[in-house]
Amino acid sequence: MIDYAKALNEAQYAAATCGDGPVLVVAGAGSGKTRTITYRLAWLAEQGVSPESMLLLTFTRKAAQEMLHRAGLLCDHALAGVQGGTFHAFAYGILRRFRPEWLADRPFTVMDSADITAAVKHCKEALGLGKGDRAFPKTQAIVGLLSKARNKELPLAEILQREAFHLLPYADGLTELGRRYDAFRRETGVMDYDDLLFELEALLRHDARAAELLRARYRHILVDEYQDTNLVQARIVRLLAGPEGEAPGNVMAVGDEAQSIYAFRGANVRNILDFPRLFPGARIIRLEENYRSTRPILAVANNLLEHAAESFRKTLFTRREGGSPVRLVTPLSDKSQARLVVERIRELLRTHLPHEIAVLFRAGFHSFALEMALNQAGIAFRKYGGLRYAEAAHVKDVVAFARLLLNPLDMSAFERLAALHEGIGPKTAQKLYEAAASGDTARMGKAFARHAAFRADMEFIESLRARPQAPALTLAAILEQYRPLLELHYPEDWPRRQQALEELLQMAAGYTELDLFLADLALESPEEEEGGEDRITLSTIHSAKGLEWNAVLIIDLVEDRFPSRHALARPEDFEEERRLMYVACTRARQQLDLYAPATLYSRAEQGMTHVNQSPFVREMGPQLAEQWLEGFGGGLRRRESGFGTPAATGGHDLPGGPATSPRAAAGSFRGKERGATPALSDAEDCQLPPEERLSPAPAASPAAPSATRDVAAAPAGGPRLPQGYCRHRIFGRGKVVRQLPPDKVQVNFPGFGLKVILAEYLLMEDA
DNA sequence: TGTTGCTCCCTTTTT
DNA sequence: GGGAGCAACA
Repeated sequence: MIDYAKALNEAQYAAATCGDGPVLVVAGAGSGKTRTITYRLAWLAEQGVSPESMLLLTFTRKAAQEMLHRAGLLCDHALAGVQGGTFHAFAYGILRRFRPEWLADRPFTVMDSADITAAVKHCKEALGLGKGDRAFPKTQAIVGLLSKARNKELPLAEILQREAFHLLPYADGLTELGRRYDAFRRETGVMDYDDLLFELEALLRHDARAAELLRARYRHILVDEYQDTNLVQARIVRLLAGPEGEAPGNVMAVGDEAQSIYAFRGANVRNILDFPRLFPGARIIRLEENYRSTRPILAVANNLLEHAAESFRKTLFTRREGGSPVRLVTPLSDKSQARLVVERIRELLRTHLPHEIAVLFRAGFHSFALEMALNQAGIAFRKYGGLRYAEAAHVKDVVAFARLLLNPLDMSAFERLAALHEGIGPKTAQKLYEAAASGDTARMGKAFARHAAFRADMEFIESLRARPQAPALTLAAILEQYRPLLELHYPEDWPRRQQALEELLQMAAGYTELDLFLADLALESPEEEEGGEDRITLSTIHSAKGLEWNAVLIIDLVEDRFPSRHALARPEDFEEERRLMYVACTRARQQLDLYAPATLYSRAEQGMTHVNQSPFVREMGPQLAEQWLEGFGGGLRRRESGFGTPAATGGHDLPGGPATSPRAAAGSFRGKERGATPALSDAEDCQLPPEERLSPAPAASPAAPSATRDVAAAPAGGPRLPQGYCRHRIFGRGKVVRQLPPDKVQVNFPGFGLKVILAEYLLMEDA
């Protein structure tokens, strides 16, 4: 028997051992939410509840497995049989068994984001929308708007009104397009992510027999991350818990409104606030003590919420003493940020295991520079978020074979395969599809006559369909058939891709049904198992939800990146970014490092562009974090607190302003180390000789081995200038236009024109 | 008419 | 690493 009272605090104990009826657990970050759910499962099992009647809806399958695993260890009962996973995956499983009527006997497949884009594009072209109109929204933008309208359950016009005012003139066309896309999915037997949820709701509402069966089966429903459910998800939970109008059964919802970060896809914080209304008689239990993070980390997190527009009246507290300070690091550029992060990770690896370290960022592509640096340094990592395995082109090709096998009407799969063959473009692919879908063999024969290779592929698929076998074997056969196409399309790196494809076989090994495997691949990309322990983690913050690490490094904390520039227009979007930052900080147990590079490489500007710190960093008082600046030599030096923080100066400006302090003047100016530099007047605009116009210059030219010299900083007042240079003071902010190896940059100062200056002379601090 | 190759652009977050 | 738009070719 487990001593629940001893293992849990009072609130946790109340939640884990509460009796029947609906319960809302409001659980602050790091307050032992997972622990509570784990003990809840064990407690239920101890009470004689059979695992099959427990349903654990979480944000990822991984989270569900983790909780089941831990609960299994606790109670010694194998909790095998507990259903767990995302709403979408759960919905798919149910819909496989209780199929919607409109499908009749046809098979159905789940679309991934690329399929959705392709389908919407197809519909757009079919309707002749936006032809020659450059202002017409791009397909991907349309996909986002359509999905948002469905998720928020609002008319498209209203979404446009709120979020894309400039597209209002297209409201009718886009609404029409939405209807066409709805019809398209039914015609071709596919469902998108939103369909899974709405079809499940429809089933629970309209199929009394199925609803009864499901309610009888799932007597205890636990929903994690409830703040990130949308309206239809909340209704699904409600319907599973019992018919509307009757007292709801056993539902435990766990969430934290301060961690709501999915409003963009229709998640509704109101679900938490409305829980007692939707589930009459609900009890509310609050978990407020933080067990995860040290005080300095909590201070930063609490500070974020204090500045929130809508106060959450939430302050995390901990009884833990001490803890090393949060560090705020200012690298000179995003490139040197990557280098500094690698160095820092090396340092952390001396005291932490790789899997206890994570680097978090706002968007998938923000980690590209870091990924390269880690590869060079030989540090293994795994990345979550951004482009996923199943979205790689070669994986999608192979999956298209399998999908066509299951569903001959799957148009995006068909057209994808067709277009792999030479001489088949979008138009021909479409004609071939129509011929194939018509079922008219004579028409097909004619259409395929000139495309023998593609025809062979189709016949191959038919032969596979004729003799069903284990998914892994089917995929192995497809891989073989696909091999020539792979080599044709990726001559430069097909071996790498081939290897990645072989992983697909490993993943499929445990499955007995091909459609289930494909759905899982689209809905929650399966983990590759091995090697997880000796890799550090790179993750988008969204994908880091619910996880924690000893040391967390957050990079690219600069304006336009974090908060995302898309979030600046509307206050509620900005607030979501703030909660995102809150989530990121509260992932850390012992060490939190914040990185805010002073410049970013920008292709549009053809060089390094100066950027301001993220407002989330600026609003932090200097006492909350130790400040570290990258010097010219690449090392870090400490900025004493009390010194003007970037918040006070409004960010780092380029040269201008008064001469600097003696302390700054003692900074490590090292321009003279590199020998004589040609005389250069900075008073006039410089005409660049043609051979110097190689923009953008690689940072790591032999003469400038350190990436930190991209844009180095030097105090304007102190050090002696190299011979031949004269000082020229320019007020205001400049933009680095291009680098001129080895040590100069071209800077555009509004009102002063282009200047070529020594890279070291970009003033970063004390402006 | 349709395919292919080129350039410019941009690149949020997820199921 | 694409998507979209444009121009050249079959």
